[in-house]
Amino acid sequence: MLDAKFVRSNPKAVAEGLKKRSSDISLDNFLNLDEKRRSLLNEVEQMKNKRNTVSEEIGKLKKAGQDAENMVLEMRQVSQDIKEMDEKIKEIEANLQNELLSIPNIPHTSVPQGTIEEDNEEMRKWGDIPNFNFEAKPHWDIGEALDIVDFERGAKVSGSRFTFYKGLGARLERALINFMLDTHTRQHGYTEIFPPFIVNSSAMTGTGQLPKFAEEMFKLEGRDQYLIPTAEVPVTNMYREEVLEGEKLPIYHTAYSGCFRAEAGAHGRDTRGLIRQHQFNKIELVKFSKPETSYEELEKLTKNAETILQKLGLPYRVVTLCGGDLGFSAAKTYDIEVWMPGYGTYREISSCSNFEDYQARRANIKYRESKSKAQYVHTLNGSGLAVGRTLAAILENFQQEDGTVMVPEVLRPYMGVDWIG
RNA sequence: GGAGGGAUGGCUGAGUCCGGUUGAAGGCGCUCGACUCGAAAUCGAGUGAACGUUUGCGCGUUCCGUGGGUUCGAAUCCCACUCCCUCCGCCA
Repeated sequence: MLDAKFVRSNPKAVAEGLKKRSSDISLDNFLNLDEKRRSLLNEVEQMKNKRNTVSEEIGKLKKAGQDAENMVLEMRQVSQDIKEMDEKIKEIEANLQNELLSIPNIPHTSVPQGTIEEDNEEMRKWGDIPNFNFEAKPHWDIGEALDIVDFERGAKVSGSRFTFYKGLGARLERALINFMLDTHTRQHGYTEIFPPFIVNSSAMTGTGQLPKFAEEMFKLEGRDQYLIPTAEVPVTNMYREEVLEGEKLPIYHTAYSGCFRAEAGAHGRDTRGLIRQHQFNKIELVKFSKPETSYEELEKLTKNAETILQKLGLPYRVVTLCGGDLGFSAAKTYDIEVWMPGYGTYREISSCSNFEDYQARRANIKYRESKSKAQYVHTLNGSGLAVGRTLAAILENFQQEDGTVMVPEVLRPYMGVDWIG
């Protein structure tokens, strides 16, 4: 969330940021409520001041054995008035908070102008797009033919967008998880975290999923708990309500987790294959950094994710999301898109974002430099990578005419085989 | 699931029975100063956050797990909830 004081004193800058996002949110309501809150606050604080001083006086009088009945009667009324006023303010503050939580982050100046995916700016490409002398098949056909994924039984047992992985398919999924975690921990300096897959609503609010995107998540019935849509939520919220020591920054965490998404509003999109599932595996990269280095950290984090694709030999490109395509909490995002021969296009496989202090303010994560006052950290995260989509990309990019699939060299120690099929 | 104990500032830990300068003793840590060639030890001073207000110094309000209640006044009394610990039962 944005700083209320900043919004109050820079409404123009905020409005411009919203415009860059093509957001239709208006600040008027916020500004009005804010004004109202401050004037009421002023009033009630004066009343409280009076109550405090007079109550102290009453205490003294009573101790001295004197009568204070008049004052008591007067304060009884004052207290009553304060109570009513407090209730009013509380209501306004709740609305104000809601308003503030619904305002998205302001895009960084380097974020390209634009409203749709096509306005994203391509930064770089890596790898050669495979040139098949046969017609490339989509991964679901390859996987089903090899009997390593089973969509039908997934649907029978759980519902649409659930899949069984089987045999070498299951092993490949597990190999990818281990390979990614090993690379990030051993070569990129991340500390491995194994987080809870269920979090409470405060955590969801901290990273920005709530209150706006409640319908995107699976909620546990009768409980204030949700299945996580990404490890970003538990790992970022690990340090919620904490003040970190400045010299511990930057903190690098990587985490495997299952991810659960309701995919409301995605009916008909990517109905086949592994691209859009209600449950999928992901390796997440999360960083906590000082404000002055967070954009360097974003570059490094994105490179760390790219390294996985390079080691696997999967062609990809990196794009900077335009204002209109930017996620709610992000100030800047690079998407990494892997080449999918079955689709004949690049598909998102990682999203690397700097949230600046937007999540930190919501989650109240600060750091303190030796002497100075505590201030908000910057949080960053990115997929490193989405495992199911990586598996799909491997099937499509390394498919052979005879229907077999070559196992990328770096995965062979994990797989124990060179070929699938 | 049953029985009991607990939650206070960066940490530790009093205060809670008997409500009144207690934002909260003492200790540790930290910062500044003195001493010292320097350091340790010692001594002195200081040391929370949020919000509001103010050009600034400052001032005010709120905060003792969370939310309500009683009262002129609550860390202290009452109610509900959450989390943690110990023992028993059950269980991967």
